[in-house]
Amino acid sequence: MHNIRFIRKNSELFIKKIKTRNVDLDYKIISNLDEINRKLITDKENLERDKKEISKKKDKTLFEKSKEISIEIENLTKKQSEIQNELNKILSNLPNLPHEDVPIGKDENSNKVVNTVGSIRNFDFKVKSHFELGEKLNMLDFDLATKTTGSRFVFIKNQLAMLERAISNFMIDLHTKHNGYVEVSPPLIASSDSMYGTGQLPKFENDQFELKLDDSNERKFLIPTAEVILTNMVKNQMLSINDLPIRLVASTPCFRKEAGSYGKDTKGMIRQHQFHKVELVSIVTPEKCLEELERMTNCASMVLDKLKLPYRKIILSTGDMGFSAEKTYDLEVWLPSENKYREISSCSSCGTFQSNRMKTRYKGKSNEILNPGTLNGSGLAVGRTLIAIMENYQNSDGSIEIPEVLKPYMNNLDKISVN
RNA sequence: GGAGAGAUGGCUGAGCGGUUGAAAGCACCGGUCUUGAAAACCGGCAAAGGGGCAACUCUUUCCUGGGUUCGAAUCCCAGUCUCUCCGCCA
Repeated sequence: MHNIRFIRKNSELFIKKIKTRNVDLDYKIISNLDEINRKLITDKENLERDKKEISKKKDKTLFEKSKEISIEIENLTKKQSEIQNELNKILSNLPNLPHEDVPIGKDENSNKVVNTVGSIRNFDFKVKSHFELGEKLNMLDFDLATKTTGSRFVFIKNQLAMLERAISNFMIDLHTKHNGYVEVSPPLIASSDSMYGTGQLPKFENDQFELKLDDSNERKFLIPTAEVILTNMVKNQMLSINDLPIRLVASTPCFRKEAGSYGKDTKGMIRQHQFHKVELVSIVTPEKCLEELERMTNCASMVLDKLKLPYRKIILSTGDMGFSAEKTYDLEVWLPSENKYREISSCSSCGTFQSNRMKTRYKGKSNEILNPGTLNGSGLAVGRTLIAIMENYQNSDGSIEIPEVLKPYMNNLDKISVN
């Protein structure tokens, strides 16, 4: 959530920047609420001081007066917290401000390609989509998932299931052994304040799968990405500067409700309610954010390099970035059947936006209290990597070659073909 | 599911109705000493919010929410979480 004092002091900059995020902001409402709020706080505090003094004097003749003050304080407190809530509600629904070097634009059409890597293979036969390949192999079964669960789920079977596991293991090994991330196997369920901390709540409640655990009023959600649970590991915490940077990696299933509602990518496993993703999270000192974002994006693209999959790196425009991000790179992998690049990773710096919400702080060199920067990125989406491998490594007979680096993870299997 | 114990500053841990924002220790920061470091000694050190250009000042906060009281970390009620023992269980 944005700091109201920052907004007050930099109102022009704030208004200008928030506009680039497709937000229709009425600044007057905010400044009005802020002013009323502060007035109420001052009034309340004055009364509290009076009351305190009476209590210190222990003068019985003033006790009656003190009681009266208490009632007044109660009234003011109630009013003040109502105003505060109203203000917070507005503020907590405002997205992060974009970094200066983010292209300004309405939507994905303003995204900019940074670079393109790898060469697109020339097929001398008609390429099949991953779902055609998978169903022919009898290793992807969408109908079965519909029977047991519903639409937008899939069964992956046999060697393709092993390939999915191999992809995940390969990526985790790369990030832990080579890139300095610490592996975590986290809970897949997050509390509502964790969801608030990373920015899924309150605005994107409808995209989440909510669970009913018990009779308590506490709300729990299936994680839409491991970012939520990994980043919130430092929630409500005072870190030491010596703890930073923290780099974490986890391979988890992710659950998203929104996937079904768009009516796009209805075929195949591009957009599912449940998918595996290897997630990278970094907690760093705020001035290191952009540097860390480059590093993280390199860690993600390294996976594509090693898998020899053609891809491009793009920088998202202000209109296409996620709620909590200040700067985002997407990696898009080439999908032959669609004849275009599709998102396979998204790496974002969130600056201090999330640490503010999570109340994560650290003590700097001379004990000053600061918010750390948080970053998250997919390294990579496992399901989509599986798709990319199937399509880019397919043969004319419908078999699929195993990328060299994955063979050790596949019992040295060379090729997946019909049994 | 049954029976107990607990929740206090970055950490450990005292306090159990009135100068307690909170003893003590550790950690951290500054200094003295030292060729340098360690040790020792001296000093500093909670956060959030309001007002002020600032020095500074005020308010709140001892798990959360209610209650008692002129006054609550301290008493009462409800809730949450943690720990120990028993039962059950992957």
